[in-house]
Amino acid sequence: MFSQAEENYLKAIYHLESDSKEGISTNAIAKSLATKASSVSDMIKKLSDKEVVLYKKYKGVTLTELGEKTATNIVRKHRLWEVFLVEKLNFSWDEVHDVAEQLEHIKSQKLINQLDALLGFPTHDPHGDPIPDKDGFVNAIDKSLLSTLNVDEAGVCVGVNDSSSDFLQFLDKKGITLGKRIKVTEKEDFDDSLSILIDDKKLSISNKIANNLYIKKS
Amino acid sequence: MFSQAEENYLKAIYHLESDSKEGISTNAIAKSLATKASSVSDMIKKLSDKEVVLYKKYKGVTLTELGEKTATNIVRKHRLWEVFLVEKLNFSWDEVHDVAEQLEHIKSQKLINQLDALLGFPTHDPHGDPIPDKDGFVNAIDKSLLSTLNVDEAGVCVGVNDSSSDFLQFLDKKGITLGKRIKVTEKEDFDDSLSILIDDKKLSISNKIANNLYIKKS
DNA sequence: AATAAATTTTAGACTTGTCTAAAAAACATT
DNA sequence: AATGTTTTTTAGACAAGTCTAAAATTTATT
Ligand SMILES: [Mn+2]
Ligand SMILES: [Mn+2]
Ligand SMILES: [Mn+2]
Ligand SMILES: [Mn+2]
Repeated sequence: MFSQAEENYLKAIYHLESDSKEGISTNAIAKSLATKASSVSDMIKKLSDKEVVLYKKYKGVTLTELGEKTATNIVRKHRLWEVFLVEKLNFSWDEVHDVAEQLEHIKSQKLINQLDALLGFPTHDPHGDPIPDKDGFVNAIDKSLLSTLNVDEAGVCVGVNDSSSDFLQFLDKKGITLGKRIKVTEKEDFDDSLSILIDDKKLSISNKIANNLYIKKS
Repeated sequence: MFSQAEENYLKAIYHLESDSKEGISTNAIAKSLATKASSVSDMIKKLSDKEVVLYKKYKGVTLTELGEKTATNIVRKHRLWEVFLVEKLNFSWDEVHDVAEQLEHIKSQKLINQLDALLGFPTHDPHGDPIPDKDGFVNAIDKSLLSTLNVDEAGVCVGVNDSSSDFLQFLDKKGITLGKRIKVTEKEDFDDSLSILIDDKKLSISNKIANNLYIKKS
């Protein structure tokens, strides 16, 4: 059994591993958990003793198989709860994160499996992220950042790279939601901003936005 | 904001106050939380500093208005989650307690109000205990322990005094569930055991059982 | 290769919540 | 009222998790 703090570290390492390939640095973990590098060093030793991470001093950490399984399960819980909040309790996609951050630590296998069933075994959370199944299998779909599309390419909006309230509310305001079809009509070399077509309306999109929106090309 | 430990103490004191009238003793709290009297003494000081309990050394403790409001809200959350687990996730009444014990500490006002709505604003939890409303109002119904009924008196089973798995499973086995009509047909002076009629079947009930079943006379 | 800069680890301290053992106070009994 | 018993509080210790400051190590730059 892992403490809430330990679970949060495992989850952070899991997410960092998914976009880096190398051993995860103490500093990267500290940044992602808004804590200090010294605290991370301490915790890493405990996690290493518990055999959920591999650790060599100064060399960063990687999850063991057990660590990855544990982290995947926390992510599964987080995302299922997010679906629950949106589908059953009328939360909007920008309100769910902090609550799911708490709910993901509730310990009950039956609870999470029944919740999964209640929700109809969803495959993706409200932000388009895949929900690992009971056995930890993740069905990642093939998606591209909007910023990588060329002029005249198009696709469906399937996810966000940044789940902050600010960004999500901005998308709401612009009418950009998951499932919407987006076509790139112009690309500005100067600042990498885009002109896109959505709902037959023309929108101007900064590079920062385009770097945080996932599109499934079609 | 209160820590999980603080919330558990407040809830324990709240429940102890509901059947005692006097200041709650350190020992009583220790027993109900399965901890040591010295730990309770320590925590009581912290709660007193936070003005949720009134405390005079050696004289026991009582909740302040703020303490009672806080405790009531935790109880509300606990019981709403229990209803959720039974109604939406197919838990049985003897499985919900430990999970609700965790869920009651999740912090989100919106979550609990929306959950209340999803469940149709239930007034009682799966064990027959009343659910405080948003403003902390508790609608206690008038109920009596089965052991206090006289021969030939009857009523409907509306609650349990002991929510342990063992007791609830025993009731299931005997076919005793909330809503069932029970009539006392005999009372044994020797051991205070009862003969009751339920679903037109005759059952023998020990005093210990009769002391943990609530009946609404009718 | 030597030095400077950045990263990581260690040392020591603090908070929360718990425990055991001992002291103090309250309660019971003669 | 004095004595013994029970309850409650205090004192001191410990584990988890965090922090700051300093030391060790690695990485970058001349
Ligand atoms: Mn978390
Ligand atoms: Mn999400
Ligand atoms: Mn609890
Ligand atoms: Mn209950």
